[in-house]
Amino acid sequence: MQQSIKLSVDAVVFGYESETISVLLIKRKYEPFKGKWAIPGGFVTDSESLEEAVERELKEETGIKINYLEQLYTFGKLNRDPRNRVVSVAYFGLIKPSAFKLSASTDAEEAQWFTINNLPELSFDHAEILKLAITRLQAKITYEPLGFELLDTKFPFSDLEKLYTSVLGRDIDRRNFRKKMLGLNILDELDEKVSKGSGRPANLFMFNKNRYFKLKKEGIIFEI
Amino acid sequence: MQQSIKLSVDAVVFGYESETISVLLIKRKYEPFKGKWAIPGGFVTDSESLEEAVERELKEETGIKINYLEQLYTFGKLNRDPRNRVVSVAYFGLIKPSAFKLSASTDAEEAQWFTINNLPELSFDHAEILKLAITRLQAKITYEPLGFELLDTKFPFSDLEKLYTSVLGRDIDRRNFRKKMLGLNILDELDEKVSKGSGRPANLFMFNKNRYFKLKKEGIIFEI
DNA sequence: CATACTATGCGTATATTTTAAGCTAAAATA
DNA sequence: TATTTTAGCTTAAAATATACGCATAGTATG
Repeated sequence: MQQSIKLSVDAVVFGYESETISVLLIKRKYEPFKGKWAIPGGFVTDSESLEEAVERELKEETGIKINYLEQLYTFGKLNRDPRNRVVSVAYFGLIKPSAFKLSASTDAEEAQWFTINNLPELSFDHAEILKLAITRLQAKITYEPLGFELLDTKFPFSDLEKLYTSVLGRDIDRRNFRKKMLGLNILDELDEKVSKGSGRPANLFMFNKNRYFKLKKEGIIFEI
Repeated sequence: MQQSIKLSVDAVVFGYESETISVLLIKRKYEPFKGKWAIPGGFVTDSESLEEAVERELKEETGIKINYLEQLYTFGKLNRDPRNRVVSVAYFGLIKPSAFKLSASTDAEEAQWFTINNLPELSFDHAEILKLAITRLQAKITYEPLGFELLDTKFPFSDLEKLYTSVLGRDIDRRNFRKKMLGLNILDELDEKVSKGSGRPANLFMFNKNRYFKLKKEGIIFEI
């Protein structure tokens, strides 16, 4: 059999900062779509798994090392890529932007965070991929406490609340949300407080990693 | 770039008959795993989309034409296939076995339904793929009324109930289940009855296609 | 320094949904 | 006449979701 399909991976990486969700994009250094923005990614080599490929590409093009990564969808339409037939396995990742400094290299001229309400025009079918990823993010956050991957280690409860209102795009009742979240028993309250601006200083929380992952493994379990 | 990865598609097709869920498998005609059972599938040609490839392979190897098909997961480990590096996009399908006659050809020596509690040894990593598909089926049926794809056009309510107990592997309260299902307003009660064995003859139902797909589109749904 | 303001933290009441199960009766077969 | 399956009504307890009141502990302001 003669098959000349090329296989690539792409990664939609979301981060949360300044009360909005952002996506990590790169500016393409080469044709096609040279100078245009795109989701980080690239071809899979013969000797690496798909996951290894995504991680490598992310590292190369943006300098980032991710720890939450899951498969999103495989895109295989005929003319996705103007050069050849390219099938791409898209991944979905989450990180804390504050923990990394972006540094573009290899195929990327530049790497940058874009808030999801202010996106540039994208290369290939990357707009479609991103759209699917956003849908997944919104669906996921209603039944899994993704905060662990997106917030700082220590955070006031209001940060978690803001993350949810931001991702879901609607208000949630602060008191009931708090009740429900604390009821999951995956947050540890610390003996530290932060005060930003006026108002009563907030207690800091941390996710309890063990209980968090145990809950996830059991296949969660809450509805916001 | 030199890349020699081959791309294939595989389809896990479930059917429901005689009160159990079955999977459609083929007996491989050629090496590797000649004579062993496998999930239907094969290589994607340069000029077809992934969906077209799955449909073609299913048609060739089993004679079946499917109308419910969705992407399951892409498997990309290094040594899935003893010959070369092969990455496979797995699909998940549902059909009514009664509506088709199996007829193997091309790469398949034989096509056959296996109940999921009585599976043969499988080729490649197909056991893993199947396991994931079963998990998906069980998860899906609790929030989507898959009955439409699996049952005959007209069916007694007890068939729907048995489908659920069979897939979920546990009893469900008949009265509450009926209440919930009928409450979804996607079933049309017919003026026909069937009597099988003893007991009061059951009224027949049909899924109301319009309301069924409308409900699905709205992304509803329900919890069993 | 008193007072206003603001975000936080806790509690309570009510509404809705889910789960469980009792009961009756109809329509068939054994 | 007994048994079985379907059909449907009904109630009660338990769990969840929703709405909202109010005290608290800080900062900001006159």
